[in-house]
Amino acid sequence: MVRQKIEIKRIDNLTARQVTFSKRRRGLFKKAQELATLCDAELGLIVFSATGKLFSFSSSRYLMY
Amino acid sequence: MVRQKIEIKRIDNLTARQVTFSKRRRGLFKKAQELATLCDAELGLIVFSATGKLFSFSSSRYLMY
DNA sequence: AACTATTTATAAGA
DNA sequence: TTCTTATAAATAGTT
Repeated sequence: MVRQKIEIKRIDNLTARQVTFSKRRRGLFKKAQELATLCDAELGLIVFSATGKLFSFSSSRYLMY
Repeated sequence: MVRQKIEIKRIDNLTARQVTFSKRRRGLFKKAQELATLCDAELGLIVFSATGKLFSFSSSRYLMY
């Protein structure tokens, strides 16, 4: 419930860190897609979790060959 | 004031689109940096404005040679 | 660029 | 992991 504002520093607790990663990653990708759509911008986003799992997004106005 | 929720589609008006781009781009980069810091994640973000101006961010835990 | 009413994101809890 | 919900944060429209 956002009981309090958090400090932006590495979350020590592993479980809490993973939960936050999952939530904020989704939020970030959503915002990225919205920016590309709303503002007609090109954009690429790559995220690696601390365990090395990859997540990526790219807007693409052009076809690549 | 977010008088109303907006639809996520290309903003037709050029000025409004540029203003929104500027505001949301800042928000996106802030969120990206927060995710990297909080969750110890590696992350790269590249944004090109509709006029081709580049904005980028990357977390870097490692030195690159 | 600053303001502010609302929406949106999200931390903590269930 | 998914849902809830109280509160913080982002932001759309205005000035």
